[in-house]
Amino acid sequence: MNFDDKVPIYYQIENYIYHEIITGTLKPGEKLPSVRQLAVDVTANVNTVQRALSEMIAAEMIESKRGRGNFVTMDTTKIDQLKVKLVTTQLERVYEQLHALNLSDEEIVTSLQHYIQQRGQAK
Amino acid sequence: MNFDDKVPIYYQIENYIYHEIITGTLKPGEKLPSVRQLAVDVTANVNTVQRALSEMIAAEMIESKRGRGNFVTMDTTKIDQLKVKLVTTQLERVYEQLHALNLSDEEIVTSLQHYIQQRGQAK
Amino acid sequence: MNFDDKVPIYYQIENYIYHEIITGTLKPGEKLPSVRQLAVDVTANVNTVQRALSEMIAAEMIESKRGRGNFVTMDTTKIDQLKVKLVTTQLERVYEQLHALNLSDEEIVTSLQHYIQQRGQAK
Amino acid sequence: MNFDDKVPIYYQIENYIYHEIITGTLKPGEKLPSVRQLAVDVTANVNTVQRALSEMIAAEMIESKRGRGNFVTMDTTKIDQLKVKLVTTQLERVYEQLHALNLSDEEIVTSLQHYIQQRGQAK
DNA sequence: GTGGTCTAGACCACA
DNA sequence: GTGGTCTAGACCACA
Repeated sequence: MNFDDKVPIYYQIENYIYHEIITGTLKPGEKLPSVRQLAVDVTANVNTVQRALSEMIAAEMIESKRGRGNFVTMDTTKIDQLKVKLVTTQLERVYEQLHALNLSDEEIVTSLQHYIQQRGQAK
Repeated sequence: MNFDDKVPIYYQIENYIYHEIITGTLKPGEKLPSVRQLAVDVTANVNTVQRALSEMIAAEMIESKRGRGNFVTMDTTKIDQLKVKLVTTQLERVYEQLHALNLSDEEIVTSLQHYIQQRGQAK
Repeated sequence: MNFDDKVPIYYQIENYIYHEIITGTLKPGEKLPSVRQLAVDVTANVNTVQRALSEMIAAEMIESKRGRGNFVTMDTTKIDQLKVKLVTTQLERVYEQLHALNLSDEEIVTSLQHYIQQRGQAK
Repeated sequence: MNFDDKVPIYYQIENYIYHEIITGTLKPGEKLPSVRQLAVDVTANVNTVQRALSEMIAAEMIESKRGRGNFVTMDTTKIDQLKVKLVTTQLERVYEQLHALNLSDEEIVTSLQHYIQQRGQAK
């Protein structure tokens, strides 16, 4: 994992795991790698990983079972809601930023289309 | 100004001023408000504002004239490049994030369109 | 059994068994279920149950007979003392906590009465 | 502060500060002692204090202002709700425990009254 | 000075 | 082995 350095690492780890849950790399009910393994995977400290997990446990996206490990929630509704929330957050962000740069609604959409097109050709 | 608290404040101030330059609220060659005034405007500490300015000066978007204040660059090409850069950064960001959430190129565009539509109705 | 997760599980198991002894579910001199059975009953690990038993044996509330199992003490005085101790501990706890929240002696009693009343109606 | 050793220290610190808020030792809007000072006061590590505060911030009972300190919420409704919640939790706890020891509703109340009476005489 | 984040390392509870 | 808590110490962002 590459760290951004502008936002806290625990926050990035959180997002990283949320992505894995949403994309199904981590399935509902599946056991997460151990805290120590995750720390190695993302090259961060165990405590930092622990902090990320704590927040996800508080949000009930992950369930912790003493001595056995951490597990992805079985509640697929929760997972769906999470996806919607993450997507909306992203869209809101671009929209507001580009709008603040004086792009009209249409320009925002077309600039995105151009970006994607350009990106496709770059391959 | 509302701070996000996950990213450094000086970074947010920087973005804020860049927006003003790009949208023309601050014109090429125009004098910026004093550091003290800016600090009041964005409700941050003078030191924090100073740090944001330093970075913009290093990027040559702002020119500091001793004893007279800070001025927006006269070089409009620089400003245009900045706009392109900011827009592209934003687009890249959403694209990658949504792509990582398994949305296809088409879904990314349509979800943005839906978002804008929905937002329009909310007014 | 539902675990609280803020206090050690062995400690909760201990309390649970003490309750059974005091309420007479487990009679003086009666044989306890096997450690393995208890572990299943309270959905905990055998080691954890064993630890709870060890403390109760040390407190002489339970007697361990090699190869035959664990037995509730025959000493009914001990059991009575235990009950008094548990009750007093509980009362002490609420009293001190509510007192620390600035409730007067009267308020503590009336708030308890209200609580019980309310609970009765909830049925 | 005396630690109980059965529940996490950060949890006890949390309760301790909540008590101070409810009893008015810490007034709405008032600045808390610095994290470092609190650590000395309760003889715990800065990180442990920080963890307690994090939970209270998440619960919006405390507001953190960068570089300036932590402040008790101005929202007195929140404080009132907290008090009710803490009191109810305590009452629920004794009630259930004593009930589990086969005390009737009446016995629970009278045993509390006796306890208080006895305590008064002990002075 | 004040809070926020991170690390390394230790020790405990539980399976 | 696995998670949870705690400490000491360091460094950064902000006022």
